[in-house]
Amino acid sequence: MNTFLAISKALSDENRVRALLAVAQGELCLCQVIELLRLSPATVSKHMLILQQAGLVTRRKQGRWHYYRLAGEDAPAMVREAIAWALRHLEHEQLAVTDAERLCCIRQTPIEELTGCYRSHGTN
Amino acid sequence: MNTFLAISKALSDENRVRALLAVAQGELCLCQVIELLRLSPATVSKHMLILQQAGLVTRRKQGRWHYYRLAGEDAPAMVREAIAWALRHLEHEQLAVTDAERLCCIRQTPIEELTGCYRSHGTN
DNA sequence: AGTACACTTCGTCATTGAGCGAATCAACGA
DNA sequence: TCGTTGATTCGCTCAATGACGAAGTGTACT
Repeated sequence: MNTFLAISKALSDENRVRALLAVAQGELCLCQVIELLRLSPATVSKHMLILQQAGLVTRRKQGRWHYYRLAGEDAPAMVREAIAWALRHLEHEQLAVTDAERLCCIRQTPIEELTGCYRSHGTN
Repeated sequence: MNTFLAISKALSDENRVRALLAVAQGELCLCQVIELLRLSPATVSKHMLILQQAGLVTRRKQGRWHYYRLAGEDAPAMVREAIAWALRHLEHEQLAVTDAERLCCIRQTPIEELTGCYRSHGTN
């Protein structure tokens, strides 16, 4: 039951769902998610932790960067089905589509140009 | 997205999930759910409203009683899949099993004996 | 009409959760 | 070893949520 509730809670916040959909497109480091959601690093870090504790995403550290990716086929059925459910019904949503477009740009931007989010938080 | 979030939020509270599982066993009137959860009528009423607004249950009024039942096959796919997901992974949970047992007793109890919950709230 | 009853709504309180800035941690480079 | 930098944790504020009792709504029965 606790696992179930953790998954439901994780999926009950719009920004977390956006992050999940983003990560579903491929591995992302935190600063890329920050750039996508335009929230503070502290907030995004917290959101990713909640997704992680629900088992929906996994984290990989590489040097200074923390990469997040969608939980894979080795995840429990409950998790895989929740992800499938979310993707199936949300990936064509307006917000998800525009996020996906922005993600393409973000992915093409050299990471060094994204890191400005830690100083001015205005991501321009 | 809003529908999705409404469903996720509805499923992110333990008492609401218990109510959903209970209603999945068959139609129940509010006082039966109150008896099951042992919460105040006001609280249970609110929970059922949230489940209803998420589309997970429907309500039928018959005289003084309000009967709740699980959303049927005519519900949107997103709703049906969420219900299926919850049932599949929770119906064998310890809490769900003991609730199901208690539900059998509650169903066999004449409704008049349940209605005491509106006065003393102690459900003995 | 009037009472009893099933339920909902209102007002309140305590807890949880999202958000931020500041401080801290951890890894790389000079 | 020191500064830089990506990310996390801490401390705080504010809004949302769950819980309750009390008051209100609507339906039956007499």
